Amino acid sequence: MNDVFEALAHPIRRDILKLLRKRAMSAGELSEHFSIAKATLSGHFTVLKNADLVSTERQGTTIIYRLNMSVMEEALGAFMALAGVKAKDQ
Amino acid sequence: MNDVFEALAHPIRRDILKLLRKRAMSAGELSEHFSIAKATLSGHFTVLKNADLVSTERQGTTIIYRLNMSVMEEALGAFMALAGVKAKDQ
DNA sequence: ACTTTACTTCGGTAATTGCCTAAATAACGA
DNA sequence: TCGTTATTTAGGCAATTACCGAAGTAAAGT
Repeated sequence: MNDVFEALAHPIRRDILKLLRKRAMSAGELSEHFSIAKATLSGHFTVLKNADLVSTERQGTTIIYRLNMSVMEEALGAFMALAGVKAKDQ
Repeated sequence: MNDVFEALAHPIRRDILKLLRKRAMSAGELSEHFSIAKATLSGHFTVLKNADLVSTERQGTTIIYRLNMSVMEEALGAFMALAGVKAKDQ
């Protein structure tokens, strides 16, 4: 869970998650939304992947990133516990 | 809001918040729960204060730290927005 | 005025982060 | 097999973070 909170600490990584919330996207497609080097962005992908917030699937030469909603919800639950708010379900 | 997410990125700072959720505490009282130097802990307090997650009140020589629930709830709302979950209220 | 208590700020160090460019890898099409 | 496209890994640098002990500050008691 610590990895998740660390992953959320960078605005670019939060923006990536926000984009993936709508639909899965390739690394290149995601990169169009940011003005940093692709290598740097790739590093952010790695952080998100290590936190298990996203998963990948290769399609030919492109790699599709997909939001891992279950982990996102787990993290939300952890945050709600931290805030002392009772979870709606489970 | 970025300051909030950054503040939440460190496990000790999350533990501090968890302790303050029960009741307000002095810096010294909080320090009993951690095995790091008070100077280091004081640095963590500063991070939490800058994120407006806690507020302080001096009582003689001691300084009382208090959880700022409204900011905590705002952060929770931001997180829910990120996860694409609809907020219960507001 | 001096000491004690509680806490923070300062100064330093080691480790990590975020960024870049360049090089490597992987899959595909000619 | 060679070149192209998509993406990651490697190498390097500057800035930041997390930590410590020591010094500084602030309030209170003596």
